[in-house]
Amino acid sequence: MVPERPTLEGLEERWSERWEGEGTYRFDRSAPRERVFSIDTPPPTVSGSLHIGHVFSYTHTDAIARYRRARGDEVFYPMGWDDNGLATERRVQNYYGVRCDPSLRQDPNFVPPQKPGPEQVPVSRPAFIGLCHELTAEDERVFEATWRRLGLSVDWSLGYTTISHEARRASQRGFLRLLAGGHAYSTEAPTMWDVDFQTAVSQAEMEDREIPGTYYRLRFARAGAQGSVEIETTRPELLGACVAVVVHPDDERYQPLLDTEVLTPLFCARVPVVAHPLADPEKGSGIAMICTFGDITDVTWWRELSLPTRTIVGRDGRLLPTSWGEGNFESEDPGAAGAAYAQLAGRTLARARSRVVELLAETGAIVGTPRPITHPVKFYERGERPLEIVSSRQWYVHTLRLREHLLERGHQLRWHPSHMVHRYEAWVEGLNGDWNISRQRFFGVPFPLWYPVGEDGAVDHDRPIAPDEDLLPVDPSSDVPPGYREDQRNVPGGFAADPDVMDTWATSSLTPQIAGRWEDDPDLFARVFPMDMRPQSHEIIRTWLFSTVVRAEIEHGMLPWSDVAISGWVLDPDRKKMSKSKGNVITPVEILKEHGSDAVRYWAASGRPGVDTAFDDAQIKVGRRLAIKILNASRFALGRLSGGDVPGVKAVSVPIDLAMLSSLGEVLTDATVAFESYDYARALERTEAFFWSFCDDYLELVKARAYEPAQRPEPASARAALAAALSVQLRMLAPFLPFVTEEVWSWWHDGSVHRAPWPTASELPVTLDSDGALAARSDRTRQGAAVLDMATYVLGEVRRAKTTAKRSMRVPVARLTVVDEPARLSLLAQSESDLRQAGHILELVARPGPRDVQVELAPDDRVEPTSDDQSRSPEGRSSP
RNA sequence: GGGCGCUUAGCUCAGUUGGUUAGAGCAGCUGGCUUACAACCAGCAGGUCGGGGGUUCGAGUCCCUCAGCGCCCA
Repeated sequence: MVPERPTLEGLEERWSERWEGEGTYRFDRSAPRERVFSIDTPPPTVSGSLHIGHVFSYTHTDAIARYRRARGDEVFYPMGWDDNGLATERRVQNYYGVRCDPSLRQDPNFVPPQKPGPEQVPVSRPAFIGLCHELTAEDERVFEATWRRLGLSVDWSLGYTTISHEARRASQRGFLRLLAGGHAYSTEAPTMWDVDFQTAVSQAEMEDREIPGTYYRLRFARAGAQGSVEIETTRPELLGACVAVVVHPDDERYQPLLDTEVLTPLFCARVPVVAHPLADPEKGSGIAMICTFGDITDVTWWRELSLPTRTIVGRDGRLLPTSWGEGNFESEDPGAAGAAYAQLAGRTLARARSRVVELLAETGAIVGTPRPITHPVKFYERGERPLEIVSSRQWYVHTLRLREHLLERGHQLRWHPSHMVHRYEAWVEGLNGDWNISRQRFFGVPFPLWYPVGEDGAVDHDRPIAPDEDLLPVDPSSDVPPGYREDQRNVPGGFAADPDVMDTWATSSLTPQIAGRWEDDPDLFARVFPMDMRPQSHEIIRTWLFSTVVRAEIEHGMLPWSDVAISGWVLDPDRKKMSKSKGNVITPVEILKEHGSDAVRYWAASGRPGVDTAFDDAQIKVGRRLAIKILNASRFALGRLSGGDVPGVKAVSVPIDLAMLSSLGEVLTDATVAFESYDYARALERTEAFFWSFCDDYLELVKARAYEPAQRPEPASARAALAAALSVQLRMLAPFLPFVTEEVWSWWHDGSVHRAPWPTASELPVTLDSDGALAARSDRTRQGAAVLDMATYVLGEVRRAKTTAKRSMRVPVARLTVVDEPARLSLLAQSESDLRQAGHILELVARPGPRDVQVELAPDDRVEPTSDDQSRSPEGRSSP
């Protein structure tokens, strides 16, 4: 049934409900492996907000998913929610006004505050985690509703979360396997530490930021010799942690100083002058302090030059108490050192710095005026203060020794677009440490480990106690290790729980395993893993993509997927990256409601794979016009098919009809090839361009003939061609505009267009070559294509003449003279009657000669439209 | 500092192994209510393809170089 006045309004609600009810996108897990196409969907962080970039990239994936489904694949397309980690903790803290205090016992009667109070209420770890679960469940409902409105063809019954029972079990199992296989180790080591978040941070989570700093020039006295040396530093507060000074081995200026010692100001510590190529002669005075630890170069020097440590920075970002003259804190003058340090201990780094500078100034150890500079400093990507380096016990995964394997795997992956492989290569080649997976957080997957506590009360980290895999997931802070009782927790001779949770990437790196229900459902897992497609954006190649490859390599010895499809970012209309702080973030739900989901998807699908794309209101409006055009053109085409009696493609006999279908066949081949290489944007572009010319030229040319009674072969041919072309085009557009194509499909078909097979050339009257690809057109259709081209050309000349004369398109052409080559004139003859009616041509003269078209319009005897004419116009067509 | 990508009409972008006069949409301008669609249609105008050099019968396309922009990594 074709509605009288088709509209886009309400299609999202109606069809998303119907698809869910009918299980249109339900994964059939009985499908054999070779028919399954599985997608490792990126789980959005629910505690963040959905932004337009999500709509953009998830639309790309959905278009591919719909194409694969149409090709006959059983598509495994789950949605996950990434809800563990810091983002959720912060949201819970702000939303309820609470703070996790793991030392508190669980209160069974705990009720969260209705509103956040002025002070954060301390709550027990179980209560805090409970609130995290509550809030994320709420967020997930909002996200899911948005995805459904956008029209993602996700099977919602396959959903997972990264903090669920199953995900925790998979993550812990994965970790225990790493441990058993010798791929994970724990050690006390210098660790990048965020003072505000009180957690370790991995290399992948760090970023450089250019910030202002100050160079202070300090005078170090030479030990046992005359003279002094001037050293520039941006971190005078670490003077007490200085263990050496370093110069470049080739630096002539400092050759005499090598293998001598200098004395630190204030603390009078004897430190050696050492040489290392990483010392930059151009930087400062060319001689630098090595401290425990000011930056990662300090760590390198410490390690490679076998230096001692002087730890003065605590995890809280304050200076620790020390005893000068004892242990590593040797001093030529312990009394003075102790007195100076007493003024610093307990201060924050910033306050310690200003005090040190004052003390140095008093003793005359500062040379000249401090010099402001800007320099790159390591930050946690979510943090606001520079990272410190502290020594602490952390779990690591061996990645450095896998480097060659990982590079090889990267090259085996099919990247779309292909140049994205360089991001991966650069990252793997630049790795400078193993992967730190410990985080000092609460809402995450705990390490499933306990440690024996010796009779002396010391925790024995070398003999971790692991549970049986069958018992997973465990929470070591409330569960008891095998062979122990709860009352032995944290007492000599008893046990202690590992206090940390895993890095969020340690869990996210297992999304193929979690989504595929690894080990919990081996039959399912065998059908979906390794997966076919990993869609994601480029900035998390070094984190998510990399870590997933690492885990699959270690656990399964293979790639987790065959193809990776990288989406670009959405930039604001000024081509700036969108961010909350800039206030240029666009809320997707409003945009979807304002323009309609198909329109927004059209804009998203126009963004080339991997290319950053500006948000473009105008392009969304074009998408909306396309959707409306589909409604109207379909109404016209289907309105000519009486009573659902659709003639088959065999009824197509008129050359111009064959021509149109032949061109469509070429576009179909193009779009199919593009989709096979994940280039949804190209597929859309080709399909859309054809559709507009189909409407503007072909429909106009055959309109009159299509209205004629059905018995004669000519109108039957037009109607058959319209039906075939519409059917093919709707299916080609369905991956991009799922709502409007489904709506139109429903007017004349029973099932869903999204379960209809992808069109093939065999549906069209074109020949196939031995490879099954579209061959050169057969004689009949080759001639036909030229027929349409010729007719379009002449019709264009007629239109031009009418427009130039500022006359209506309906004005008759008294005489049309076409001068052309004989071969083209014979093509013209084959479309003459269609052309005459489309152009209102009274007399057509064709004669051979140099190419020319003369259009003689009928005299201008226009009459004003009668009231009768106006009454025939549909509503809403008069100007406002 | 290293790597990757980009630079084509006022704007957003196509342009496949080198091959007619470099295309489209949007915006602009001029017209047109035309029995699918005025949320529409037709037409017009708009480009020394970032600069320079080279290869070639022929370069937007390949090579070199310079400049600008963006991203990633140090």
